[in-house]
Amino acid sequence: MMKSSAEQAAIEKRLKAAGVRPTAQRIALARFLLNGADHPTAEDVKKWADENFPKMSLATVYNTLALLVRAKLIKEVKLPHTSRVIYDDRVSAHYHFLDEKSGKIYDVDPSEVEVKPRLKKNASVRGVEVLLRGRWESESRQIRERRGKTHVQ
Amino acid sequence: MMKSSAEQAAIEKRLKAAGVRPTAQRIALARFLLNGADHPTAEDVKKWADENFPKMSLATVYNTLALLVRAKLIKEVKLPHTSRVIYDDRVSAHYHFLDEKSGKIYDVDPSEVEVKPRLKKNASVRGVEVLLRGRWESESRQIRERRGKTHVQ
DNA sequence: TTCTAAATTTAGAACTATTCTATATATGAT
DNA sequence: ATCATATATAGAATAGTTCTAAATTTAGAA
Ligand SMILES: [Mn+2]
Ligand SMILES: [Mn+2]
Ligand SMILES: [Zn+2]
Ligand SMILES: [Zn+2]
Repeated sequence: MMKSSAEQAAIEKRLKAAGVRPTAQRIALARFLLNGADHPTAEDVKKWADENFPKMSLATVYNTLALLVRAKLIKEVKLPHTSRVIYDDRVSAHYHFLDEKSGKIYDVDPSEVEVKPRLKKNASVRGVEVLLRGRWESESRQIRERRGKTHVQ
Repeated sequence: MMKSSAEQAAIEKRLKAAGVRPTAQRIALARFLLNGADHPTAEDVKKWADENFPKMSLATVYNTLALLVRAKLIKEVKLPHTSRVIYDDRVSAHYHFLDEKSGKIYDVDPSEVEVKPRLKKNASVRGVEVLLRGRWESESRQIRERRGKTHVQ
């Protein structure tokens, strides 16, 4: 586990390198977003701030998210199952998996899904977005059995 | 071209078959949505109604869209480039192509894009959504030339 | 034909997520 | 310390959609 102050220094360096002035609020949010948060919404980020950096305004949360997106330290992701934007510290192109039971989003490396457009139309494809839906964790044998038949003592 | 009254009768039949009572408003909207509209937003539908069925309320537009979705005569589609829902008269699974120049959405048959998930994780994939982005119409030679070099008389 | 109960339509209020505006505060170079 | 600029803040405004309560329309029943 990285020491908190060392982690803070590393975040400050990343912010500066990206041309973002490292204010107290930005450092706090960047620490959350870049180490630990997992596809949070703006509301998730505000909730974290309320618990860990009291008095931060919602405007600062949105301002900082937009700033970090512009600086390419995080990415905005819009998925069809919710109207909330989620923020992603993985900034390279990748796909997502939505676990329909838990609502959780998992990252999927592009190498894990072969996508080959063979369009009839002679169009130029400049990008592909893929969302997989299903169950991320396979159900355990126990749970499957419990669902499949009435339990007899 | 189908005669208007025959078309109306066909729409009424489809509504009844789907368990939807064919009121005047619903027939009008279904005609637009099922014959002619191309991935309209609720706003597009309201605009059409204002021109073709005056006095229809926005609530009726939304109520009817929700009803037709429940009846599986249309599908809701949420794409990442806009916060507006679009409505699709193609109800079977398919993909979409966003022309980034025009903003227009085109349907892509699943057979036109090979998608093979090979996840490391042992997850069960129950559905796949694909959005392709790019230029649907290839640029013409003329336009490419005009962009590529200064035009000399 | 009324009558009636249920379904539908309507106008506008409410709501959610986000962006904007105006003011206050903090920063850091001189 | 002063000043100019950047940042943070509270709350208003906005966009898209859903909800609420009242009015209208409808399909049968009488
Ligand atoms: Mn991370
Ligand atoms: Mn059509
Ligand atoms: Zn991701
Ligand atoms: Zn479509």
